[in-house]
Amino acid sequence: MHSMVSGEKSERSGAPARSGAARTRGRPRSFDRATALEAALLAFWEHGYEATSVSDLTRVMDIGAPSLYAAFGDKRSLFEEVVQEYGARYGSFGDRALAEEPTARAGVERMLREAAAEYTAPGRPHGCLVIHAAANCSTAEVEESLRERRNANIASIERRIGADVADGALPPDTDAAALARYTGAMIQGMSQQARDGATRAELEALAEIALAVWPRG
Amino acid sequence: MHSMVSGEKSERSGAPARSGAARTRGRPRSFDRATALEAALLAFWEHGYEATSVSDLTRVMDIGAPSLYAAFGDKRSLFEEVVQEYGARYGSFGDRALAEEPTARAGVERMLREAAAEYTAPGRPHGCLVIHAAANCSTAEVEESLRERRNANIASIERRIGADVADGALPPDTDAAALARYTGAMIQGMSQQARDGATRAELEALAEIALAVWPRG
DNA sequence: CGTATTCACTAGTGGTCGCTACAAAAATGA
DNA sequence: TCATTTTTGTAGCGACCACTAGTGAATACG
Repeated sequence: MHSMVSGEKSERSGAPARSGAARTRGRPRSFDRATALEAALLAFWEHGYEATSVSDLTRVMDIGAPSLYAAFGDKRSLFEEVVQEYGARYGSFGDRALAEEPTARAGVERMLREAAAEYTAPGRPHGCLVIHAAANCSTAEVEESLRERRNANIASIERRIGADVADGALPPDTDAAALARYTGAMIQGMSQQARDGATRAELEALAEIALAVWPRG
Repeated sequence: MHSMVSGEKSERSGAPARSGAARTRGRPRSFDRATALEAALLAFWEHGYEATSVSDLTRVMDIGAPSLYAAFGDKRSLFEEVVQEYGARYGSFGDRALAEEPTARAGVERMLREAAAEYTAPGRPHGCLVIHAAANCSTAEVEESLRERRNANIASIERRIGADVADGALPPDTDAAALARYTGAMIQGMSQQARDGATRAELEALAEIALAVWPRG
């Protein structure tokens, strides 16, 4: 769905991409695309979509503007690719927790505990890019795109809870939608807290309290 | 603390400001300052500090740029005054709940219920200005100013809880700081949810769940 | 070698940003 | 009436925004 975006050359079949070896015609790219993308990711993560200017991006990615546009398309395409990359590299702990733990309750517990660690991890921006990077964004499509991701996350929590209700692991009168929204709001609140200076230990204490609402322990 | 800001003439003692009557020398102002401030408040509330341009402001306030600068100082001063006004007109329900209810638990319960209503009230932006309007803000002072307000709110929740612990209304082993941070995160999550489309009923259901963590009912 | 192809760099484009100089307009005080 | 004071609208300031035309450099192909 996201491959073949403007500016990215098609990787021809055969001839696997050797890192240092040149494969295509023309002058080879002088920078590592993945490294530049990671730098853009950190910038967008820390400052958000609008507050990160193309000039900021070319500085942290250490490339010229024409190189940026040739390799990633315009600012919005670059941001979309950054969001994709963020989801794969940093934002997947929640889905993994829900998928790998035996119950919804255990999945949410792990999700909240890992959020406390992830959102305060040293050496990178605090909080969640998906929650913050398109806040107050005048480009409506960008704001809407992250909003959909957030709501999709809550929907997947709700499905996981619903599955436990269906097979009896949770009481039949459980309000899966409300419990999922509660959990999502908790995650979002934790991300905001992390941005506002809360430590990992403080977020863990908060998560501990949040888990007390679940039926059964 | 915020009076006598640049651009605002000092109200001389005596001669109370009659609304229509002119009192000072010079050409009288052709717009109502409070009305213009309210328009700016709504714009900042909806779009945030950076995404609301001075051009946007002059349009919704229905005044020219020089009038804006003469009456309110620069964009940052106007925003600070808007935040002050927001706190007085829309953001005071939490403090009131904590002050007027007999226990911390009752105060927080009322705070969360009222947040569900306030953050989804029809005819005005959803969510909380203090939580969202300076997200991803490249003017560090503005971002920091709202951050301090958020953390001050949590601190006042903590003090209210601590008071109940001190006089025995809550168990002595209650972690007031964690419970306050939990409550603050809940409020912030609810505000984000309101921005993402949650209804008042959905937020009330969420608040109901959040209240289940409190010792005693 | 020459040619085709792709990239990098310089130097901009038009547009919007926050903000203001300037002079006409509208009030008061003498 | 005339001078003073303050607000108003026009018009535009320099700075930054996202973005790109155009030229030369660096590679592969033939």
